[in-house]
Amino acid sequence: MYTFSRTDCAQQMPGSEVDGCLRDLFSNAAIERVQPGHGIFWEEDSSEDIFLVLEGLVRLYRMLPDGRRVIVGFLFAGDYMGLSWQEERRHTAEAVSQVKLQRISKSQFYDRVARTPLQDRFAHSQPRDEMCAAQDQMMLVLRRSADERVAAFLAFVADRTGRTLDKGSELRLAMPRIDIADYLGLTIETVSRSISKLRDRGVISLNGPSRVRIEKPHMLRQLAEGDESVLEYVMSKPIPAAVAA
Amino acid sequence: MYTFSRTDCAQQMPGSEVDGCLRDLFSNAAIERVQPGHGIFWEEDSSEDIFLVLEGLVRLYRMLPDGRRVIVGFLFAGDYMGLSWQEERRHTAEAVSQVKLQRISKSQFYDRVARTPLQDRFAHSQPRDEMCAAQDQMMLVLRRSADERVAAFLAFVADRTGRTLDKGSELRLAMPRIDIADYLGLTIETVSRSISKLRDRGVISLNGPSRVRIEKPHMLRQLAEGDESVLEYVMSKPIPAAVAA
DNA sequence: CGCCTAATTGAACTTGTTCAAGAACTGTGG
DNA sequence: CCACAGTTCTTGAACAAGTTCAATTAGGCG
Repeated sequence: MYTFSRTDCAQQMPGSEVDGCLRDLFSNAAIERVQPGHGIFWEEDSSEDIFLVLEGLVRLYRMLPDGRRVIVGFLFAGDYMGLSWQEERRHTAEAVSQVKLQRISKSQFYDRVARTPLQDRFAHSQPRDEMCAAQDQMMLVLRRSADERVAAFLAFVADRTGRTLDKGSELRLAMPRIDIADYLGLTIETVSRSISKLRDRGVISLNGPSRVRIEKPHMLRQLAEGDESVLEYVMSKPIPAAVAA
Repeated sequence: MYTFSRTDCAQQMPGSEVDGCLRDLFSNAAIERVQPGHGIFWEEDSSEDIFLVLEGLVRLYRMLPDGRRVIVGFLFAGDYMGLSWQEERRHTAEAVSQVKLQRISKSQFYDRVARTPLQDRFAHSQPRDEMCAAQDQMMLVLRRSADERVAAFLAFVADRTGRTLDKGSELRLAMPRIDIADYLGLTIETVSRSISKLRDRGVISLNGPSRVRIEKPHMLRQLAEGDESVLEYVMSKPIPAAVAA
């Protein structure tokens, strides 16, 4: 399956050696709270802080000159941001839900990281992971139908929030449809239609717009991977009579 | 203007300090020749070499499970590849035109780079540049019309081959239409139509399919940047009578 | 000059967008 | 606890952009 971008952020396996060391760097940083919709930093911001998201969801986006917005990534609890920036920010970060985070300055960060046993591993593996993730998103968005993208997005959210793709798994889509749309390069209407279709075909069930329950994990996975045969069989044409009856 | 990806490759300003030092690393490497259409390395290849393209054009691509191809980048003369890979190759590299290149092993590379004054700068700035470029391509492909993408592609080729976007500049599109299509997420027919439209509107002129002459650099630039007003004015509707007559 | 491939063009079709209602959810106050 | 208001989400219908399929034309190269 193609994973989505962790652009300019990084999720370390919780409890891993790397994660532990990184967390230590933030140990004495104050915990900040950011309300939904409020900004954390902005494009062209010159600040150089590095953040650790403790709770909530953050969206990273850029604006095109004509006002269109492109969401380049989401940050979930446990994600870092700011590790691979240049002098200027490349995007704006905003809280989607209520967010708790910690921040340290870049210089502080490098001072401290130099004293950990992870220096090399960290400095080199991090940007690579991001690179790969960004390419994966590109692949995904470039050549996939709306239905495939939405399916892959659900699988992505499951992965990032620690859910397995099993029957009965419950996901929470903490972001509104417009954010999903701007992330997938679609409109809210199309995202909505694709989700409805997945529901109508019995692949998922919904409990309100943001609570998703996986009903046919295998099919969701195949859709997410771009298996065209399944796509056509499951997604196209009106609902089969047998199912509708 | 949004620049295109230099995914997993890097162009250093010719003659710059960095470029000079990097070139030195290859000074005693043999020069290899690769014929058009032949592979240089493949996805999942375990080799760890780093390449410098001396002449010609290389395409980097990945295949989706269903057989669709996505070109993630082109390498022009002076570009490096292999600097930010993991153990496994992420894509396949093929010569588009006749290519001359040099290679050194990764271990050799790191040994040598450690003795240059650029170590830090190189290790850190390189992956960042790639990251930004990949994001830029994402932005570009995600939310732009076929005409905008093709215009941006022409600007990109001009930039990478050292041409300025001035009236009368001549570009050579060394890659076939199918490569442009797979890079932009379009079909060859759509690429062809967009190019024809640019010609019909007098923005460019063609001397055979691969020789492009810039006639209205300002308009091309505006299209490439996604200026919608120009797009509509220049690109939509049949050719204005005044021009057609 | 003539062949073979790549590029262009045309027409029907598909997919996603746009515009316009309508329904459902969330949060607040009675 | 329920009703109301504002928002978000869903759904429908017309439309537009790009794809697909099918010829046709143009280039490159022997």
